[in-house]
Amino acid sequence: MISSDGIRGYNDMILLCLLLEKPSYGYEISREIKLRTAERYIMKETTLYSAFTRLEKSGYISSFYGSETNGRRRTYYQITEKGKVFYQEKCEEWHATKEIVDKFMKNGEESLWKPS
Amino acid sequence: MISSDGIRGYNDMILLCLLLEKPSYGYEISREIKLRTAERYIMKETTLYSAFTRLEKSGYISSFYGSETNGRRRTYYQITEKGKVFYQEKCEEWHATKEIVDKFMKNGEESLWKPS
DNA sequence: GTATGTATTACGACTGTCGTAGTAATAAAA
DNA sequence: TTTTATTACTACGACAGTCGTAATACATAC
Repeated sequence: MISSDGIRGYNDMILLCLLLEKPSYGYEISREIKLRTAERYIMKETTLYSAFTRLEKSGYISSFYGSETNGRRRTYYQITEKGKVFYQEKCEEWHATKEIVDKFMKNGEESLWKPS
Repeated sequence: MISSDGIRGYNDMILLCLLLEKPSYGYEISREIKLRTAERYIMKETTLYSAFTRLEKSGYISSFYGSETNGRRRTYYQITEKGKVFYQEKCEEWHATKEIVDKFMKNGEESLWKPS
């Protein structure tokens, strides 16, 4: 289980990535992250929902209510065009971050596949 | 230039990595990071010095005063045994973080060198 | 004596995460 | 039919790390 301190700053990217596949809602996204990371990363609910609010305020996602109901009413979110651009930027930033942090890792595997 | 929001959580690792090579002080570390990342990452002075304070409080580094004086007096820091262990842990965490975040990157290069 | 480079400290603001708790709706079990 | 479990979300306050801005302090060169 990874502390979110390390992932902090990429939670947005994770959410947008999943919304890129299909519109979804908090609870499902939460389960999906758990699943895809084999429980190695669990995004806290408060973190997740506050990220949704923030992303919507910024215009990266938009919301609508779902009609299915196996419990409480769902708020679905879908990624906007602006959100797609933001996601791409975040991906590039992530790529750059990896290169930088790898420079400060001894016994680093970056030395094995150093591209240049 | 990378925003520290992405690196946040690994600033400690960066500092410890450099201190692993030799004892050093804020100003030098700052220049060294700039240099090694070709100015792509610049750790803000306030961030850096407050990280030093925090790391010392946690027992990961210890400080002493330098005698050389080409300006204001320097506070040198050196990594402790506890700090070395912490650095290793951070490296492992970084490794895990990369694997996780990569799963949420489309057009991801992780698909090129996926180890397993 | 003032500007420049070296080196550190102070302080308050902001943002994202987290713990804890509560609300709300449905279905299944007792 | 009350309880319990699962689904789904919200509220609130605390905390940590980063950042902007500014000040301080010492030394050297102009």
